[in-house]
Amino acid sequence: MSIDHRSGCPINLSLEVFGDRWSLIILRDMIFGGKRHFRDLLNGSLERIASNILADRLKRLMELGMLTRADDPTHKQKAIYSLTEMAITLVPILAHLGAWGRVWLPVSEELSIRAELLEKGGPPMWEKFMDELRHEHLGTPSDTPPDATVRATLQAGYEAVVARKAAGAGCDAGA
Amino acid sequence: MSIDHRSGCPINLSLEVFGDRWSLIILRDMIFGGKRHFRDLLNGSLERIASNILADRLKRLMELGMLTRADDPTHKQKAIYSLTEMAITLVPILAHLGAWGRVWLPVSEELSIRAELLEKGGPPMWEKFMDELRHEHLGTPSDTPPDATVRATLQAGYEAVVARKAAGAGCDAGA
DNA sequence: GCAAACCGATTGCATTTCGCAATCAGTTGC
DNA sequence: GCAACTGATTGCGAAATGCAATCGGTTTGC
Repeated sequence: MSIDHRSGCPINLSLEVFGDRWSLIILRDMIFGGKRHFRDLLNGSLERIASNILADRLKRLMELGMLTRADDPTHKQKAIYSLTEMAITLVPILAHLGAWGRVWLPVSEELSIRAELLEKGGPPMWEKFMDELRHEHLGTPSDTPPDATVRATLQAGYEAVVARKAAGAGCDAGA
Repeated sequence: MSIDHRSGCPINLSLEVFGDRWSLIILRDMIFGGKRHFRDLLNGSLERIASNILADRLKRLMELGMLTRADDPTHKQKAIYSLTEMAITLVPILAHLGAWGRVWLPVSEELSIRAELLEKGGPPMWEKFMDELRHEHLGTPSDTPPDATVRATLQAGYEAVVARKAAGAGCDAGA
C-alpha cells in the first residue's frame, strides 16, 4: 500500500498504473480475447509473457483495483480473474491506442482488423462493448444475444482476414 | 533499425514505443508544457527525470520518428526538439489517459484541471490543439491568435485553480 | 578579459526490474 | 496410480533505472 507517487498529474498517475510493457497486454487479452485464467493468459498471447511476470502483474493489478480474483467452482485450483469497472473503462483508451498504432507502426493486417473495426464503430461501439464486459465480469444484466456481441463481431472480422489471406496466397503472402 | 517486435498487434506495438515510465512524460511536457530544450525538460517537470534517462529517451524517440532535433540559432550549444506528426496525433490518447486518471486515481486538483478542460472540449478542442502544435513544431500556417490558443486556455485554467487555492488557504496551500 | 552560469549530454556505480528456465505442491481425468 | 494440468515460485544472468558527479564547450555579467 501507500505508494509514493511521483506527482498528482493524471497522465503520470496513469503511467504509474500501466506504464510498463505487460500490464496493458494482459488487460488486452482479458478484454478482447476473453481470457480469464492464468494458463489462458500465459499461453494464449502472441507476446509470450513469462509466468513470474504474469503472476506479478496479476497481483499488482488486483492491488490497484483493476482486477478481482475468485475461485472457479469447477476446479479447486482454478482461479477466475475478472475486470473491474476501472479496467473496463480503459476500452476507449485501447481503441485509440490501436488506432494510433495502426497508422504509425508496422502492424500486421490480421491483427489490426480488430482495431480498425473498433475505430470505425466509434464511441457507440465502445459503449456497447463495455456493457458486454460489465455483463461478463460484473454480472450486470444484458440484453445482447451472444452471437451479436462486439467481441464476436471483432473475432469474425479477424477470421475473415485470415481466411482471405489463406485462400488468396500461394506462398509468401505474408510479406 | 529492424527491431524484432513481439507481435504485429497495434496495441503491443504502441506499448513498445511508449510502454515505459518516461517517454509519455517527456511528450506530455513538450505538448502541454511547450518545453523544447533539454534543460527545460530536465528541470521543468514535477517527476524529476534523471539526465541520462532523458538523454536516452530523447534519442530513442528520435529514432522512432516521434521527435526531431535542430540547432538553436541563438545559442551554438542549444538544441531544439520538435514533435513530429506521429507524436502530435497522440493528443487524443493523452486526453483519454488524463480523463481516465482523473476518475480513478488520486490526482491533485491543480494538475488535473487541464485534463478536465481537455475532456470537456472534446475532439474539436483536440483538433484545434493539434493544429496549434503543427504550427509550432512543423511550421504549418495557422490563423489562431497567440492569446486564444488551447495551451493558453489550459494554462489559464491551471493558474485560476492555483490562485483560488492560495486565496482560500492561510499558509501551506501547497499541501 | 575572465569567472560564473549555463548548454546538452556522459560516466560510474548501486539498486531494481526483466526475462527465461526449471520447478513446486496440489487437483483432475482416466 | 499416473500423466496432464492448475496457479504460481525460485534462481540467476542480463538489462534498465536512479542518482551524483562530471565533461568540454558557450554565453553572460561585469
